[in-house]
Amino acid sequence: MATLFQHAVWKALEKIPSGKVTSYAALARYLETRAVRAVGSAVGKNPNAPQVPCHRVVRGDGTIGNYSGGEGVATKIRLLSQEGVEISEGKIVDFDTVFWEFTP
DNA sequence: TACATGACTATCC
DNA sequence: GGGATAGCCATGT
Repeated sequence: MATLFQHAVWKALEKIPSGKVTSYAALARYLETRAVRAVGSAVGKNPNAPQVPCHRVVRGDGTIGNYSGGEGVATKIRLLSQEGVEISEGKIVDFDTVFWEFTP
């Protein structure tokens, strides 16, 4: 059973536009919490994978982080690549440019 | 109820 | 600059 916290995370993910990425820290800040690890757990347990763009969430330093499903991180990289987010050596290229910051 | 774990981040060496 | 350590909150056992 998904908790309210998880629903809040998934709902926030849907706000991320195609071709952009965000970080767990930014997500946590938008949700007004410091539980970045809990956010990561919630995203990983997201039951609406195609509906929720969980692949658009990366680590704060621009690295991919982790992913569950398909071929794992490889799938995440491929999906981002298809949306116009270039990846190199497991890291986001021009991270500052493609980074999406949540806006109230 | 209490303990251990995790799709993380910040700090220290 | 890179690797290791500590801190963090929510979840699951």
